[in-house]
Amino acid sequence: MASSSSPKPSFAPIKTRRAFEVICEQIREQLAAGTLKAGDKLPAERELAVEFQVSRSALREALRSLEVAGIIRNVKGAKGGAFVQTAEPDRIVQAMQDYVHLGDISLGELTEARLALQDIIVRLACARATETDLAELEAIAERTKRETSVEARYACAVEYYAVLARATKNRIFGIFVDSLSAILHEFVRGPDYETLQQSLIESRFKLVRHLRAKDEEAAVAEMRKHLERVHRHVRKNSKAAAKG
Amino acid sequence: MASSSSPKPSFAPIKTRRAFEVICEQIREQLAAGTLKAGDKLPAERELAVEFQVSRSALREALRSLEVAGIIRNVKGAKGGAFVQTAEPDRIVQAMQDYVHLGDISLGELTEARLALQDIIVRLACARATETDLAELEAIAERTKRETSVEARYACAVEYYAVLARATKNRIFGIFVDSLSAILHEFVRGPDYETLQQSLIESRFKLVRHLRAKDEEAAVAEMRKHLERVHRHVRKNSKAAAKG
DNA sequence: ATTTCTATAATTGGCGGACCATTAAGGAAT
DNA sequence: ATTCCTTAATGGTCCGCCAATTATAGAAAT
Repeated sequence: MASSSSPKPSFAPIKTRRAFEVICEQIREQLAAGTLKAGDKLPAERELAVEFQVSRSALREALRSLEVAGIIRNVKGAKGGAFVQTAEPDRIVQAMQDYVHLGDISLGELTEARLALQDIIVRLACARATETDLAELEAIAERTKRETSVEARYACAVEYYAVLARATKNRIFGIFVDSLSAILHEFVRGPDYETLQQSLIESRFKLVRHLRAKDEEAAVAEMRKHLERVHRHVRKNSKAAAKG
Repeated sequence: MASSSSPKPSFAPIKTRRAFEVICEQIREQLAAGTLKAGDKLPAERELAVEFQVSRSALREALRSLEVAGIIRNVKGAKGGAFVQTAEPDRIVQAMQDYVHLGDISLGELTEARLALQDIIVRLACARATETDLAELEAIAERTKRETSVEARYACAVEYYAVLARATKNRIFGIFVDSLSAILHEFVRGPDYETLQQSLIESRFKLVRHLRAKDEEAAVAEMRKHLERVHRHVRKNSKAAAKG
């Protein structure tokens, strides 16, 4: 930003890249290029260390990084090794959770984003949900009724949202929803949550009926009403537990 | 699933958790609890190793994991150490990129999600963008005109989207947009991209005019038209380079 | 011949120590 | 006051070792 008139020194790129970074980079490249695919097994740590001409420690840090990033899985024992993982959105969720914990995101932003997101999802699901999807949603709602613990019912709710997102046939939305669910979970507390849960179940059935009837606007309205109740509760209870 | 009648064995929690995982967990806990805040400095590696009663290697793997997760930053030298980072969405973007590279997500899903997302963003920005935001958008569009290289103009486009997302006053959308931008960047290739870029600039000015006039529907329509042109190009060029 | 047990080898997980490179701070020389 | 050198702190890397775990092959029992 400063001194855009100066002739751009651009000395900078000294940047002593660390060994493990280079290794990660190379492996990621092979991944993007398709040389490495899910299920492939990387050579043993000691072999890789020789190949990359680094110590085993450095290589281990690289593997650890990739494991934490969800790219590989390190399995111990004979026939063990580093296996390229199939894609799982868990790490994205984790990253988002970390981001929120580092304190930049407010509850209001989370709920607003969720509301907007579910709008899209409901509309898409309305257009694309198969009968299988709808039946699954109903089954989950039914199961929620039978569950006894608060936690179990909450798990059902998360699953309901996940299945709904899957009904859009677009996995991106599933990732977003999972992330927001995981983060908002931390706020779901309070004594009156149990009674709220009960009254939310009916709303889930209503939503399925609207979806089956392909009544997009009614479905969206139902979802909004539903979420606004949940968020009102969340906001109230987080205010009580607020640190600020 | 099997034998739900049996009295819940619950032997399970053997699970030899690895040393570095336990360490990461504890530090993450302190982070969520607020005991650790951005800017704080963790003790030196050697001290921490003693405190956690693990070897320095194991501790280093934990720190490395946290660094890769974007939670801390390791700085070398005297007065160096592990510093808790301020929140940055880079890691989320990285995680999403990894997820896509692992092969689960199609281009169609990406573009559809982007389209839907920009719909929301434009609507929110229309309601909330300040004159400062709008001026910044115009400045970026102006700058795009003056840039000569394809890459530089693309960088301007990314920035334009980022500022637009910021105008919603909700950082969640910024993260989503950044992620999709980074991923879609890989597909932006082809000889006719340069001419496309030129014609896109006008669209950006139009969008700002609609936003300033608070004409939500016109703004959304402009953005859709804009993105659909881009995506048509991307799809055409990725088809040529498809591996399947 | 088949099953079961056992020993072995391969492999990652973890540990401890040593040395190097980089950085900041303070003191010495100018 | 400025510059240069020394020193200490710290992360980065490397090496060697042992422990834990698991597939596999071979031995033993049926």
